[in-house]
Amino acid sequence: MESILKKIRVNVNSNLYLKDPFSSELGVLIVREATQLIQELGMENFTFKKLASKIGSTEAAIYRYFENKHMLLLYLNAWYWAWMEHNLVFATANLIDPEERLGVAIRLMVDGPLYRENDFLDPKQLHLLVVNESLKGYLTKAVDNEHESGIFAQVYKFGERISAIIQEINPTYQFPKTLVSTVMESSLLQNFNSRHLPGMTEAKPDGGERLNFFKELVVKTISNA
Amino acid sequence: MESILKKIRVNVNSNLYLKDPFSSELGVLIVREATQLIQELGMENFTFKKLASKIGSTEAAIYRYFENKHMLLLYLNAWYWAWMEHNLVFATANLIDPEERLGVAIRLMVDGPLYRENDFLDPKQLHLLVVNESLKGYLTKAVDNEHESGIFAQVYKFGERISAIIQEINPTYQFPKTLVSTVMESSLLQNFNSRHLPGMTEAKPDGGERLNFFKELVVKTISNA
DNA sequence: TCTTATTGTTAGTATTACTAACATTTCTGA
DNA sequence: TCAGAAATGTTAGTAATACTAACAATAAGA
Repeated sequence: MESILKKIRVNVNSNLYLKDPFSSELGVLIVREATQLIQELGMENFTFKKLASKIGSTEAAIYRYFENKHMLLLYLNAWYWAWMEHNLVFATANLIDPEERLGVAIRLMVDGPLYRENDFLDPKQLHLLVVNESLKGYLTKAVDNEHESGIFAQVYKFGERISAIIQEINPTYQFPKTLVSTVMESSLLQNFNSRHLPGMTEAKPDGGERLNFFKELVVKTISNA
Repeated sequence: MESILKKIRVNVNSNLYLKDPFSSELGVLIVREATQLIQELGMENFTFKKLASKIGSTEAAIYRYFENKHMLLLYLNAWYWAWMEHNLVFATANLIDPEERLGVAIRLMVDGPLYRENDFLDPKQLHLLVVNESLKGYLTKAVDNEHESGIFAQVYKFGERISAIIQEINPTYQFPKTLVSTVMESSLLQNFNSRHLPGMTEAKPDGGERLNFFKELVVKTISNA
């Protein structure tokens, strides 16, 4: 099971790049090293020039693959959520009980990928990147255009699968999509908070509190109590 | 009641500015017009140069008040949350029932200030700015230093008041702080989503869905069902 | 081998994010 | 009223960022 996923080449919307990074060695190097460097420096301080010097290439070469660093971030983001979707599909494939499937989904959202090995990019690294940088990537004035060109499709798809599980459990619950996007987004923020703003949460960075918190929150919220 | 708040001069942590903007006319102009301009352009495209030309001054003059645009954003942010705290205190002053107080608090978080008039800055404008820009302002590598210098004190204080209400209602609930920060943050994100990523939520920008969603979520989550 | 794809290289521009130094105006208090 | 401080204006700069253009070199494939 793990080994099938390991070799999967994740599909990413082609609006996100100028040239497919997995079509050449340089391209692979760009996305791989970018993942690390963005994390290390934070988006604010990350530049194509620094990345170029890290991989022994030039700015101009990188611009052949991505329009700018913002698009590169969105690409890595989309890759992550596509990977998460594969995770969800695999991990719930043989589960009949929707409540069990929901449990898996929540764990995925809160703790990141269950399958942590992939030949092309490192899901663990990506998870950290998504926690620290992804929200910045879509809270921009450009979001409306990007939305139209389908760039957020990947995040949508993931969310919709989980909404469907919730509707299976309680078809009368009014806000499945809102609930799912809340958990998706705020599990990232709570992860960030536990590391950087500990006064705002009871959760510890690597403790189980977040998972318990969100499980309880979702289960109670969709119940007809 | 309203008129007392209207004249209040909100207190903001002095680490956020180099010179108090309310100590001079230029300073007031800076923060007032910045609120609008940041909104209009988004943080990405906002510069001190553009602000300077809007208020008929120069970059150098603005740099006397704020270290950089990031600090200016944090200043406006802090002002907003201080204002929210005043709102909370005033609006709950004569309510004995903690569940009623919690209801007020949730409405505040979801819909922004109840009192929308202030002589110094415009709370409505600030609310829009916070929805669109505030998360970007703290999801940065610099957050740890800023945290130490007490810059997030204002957000903490607001959150702690609400946590206290929750503990009053259910002293055994394990995650009051996590729940409150989740609602604070994701009500902003849901507001953003309803405007820009409508596929991720059932909420409409100016509808009552968000309020119903979060009320139900909080009440059920802290109940001992 | 001819062509195409890929990468390297160099050089440039406009904008951004600042800083320094000094001149001018305005206000204040002795 | 006059000296000095506070506030603002002005000019001029630098280093870094975010690109773009144009062309040369190399490798791979049909």
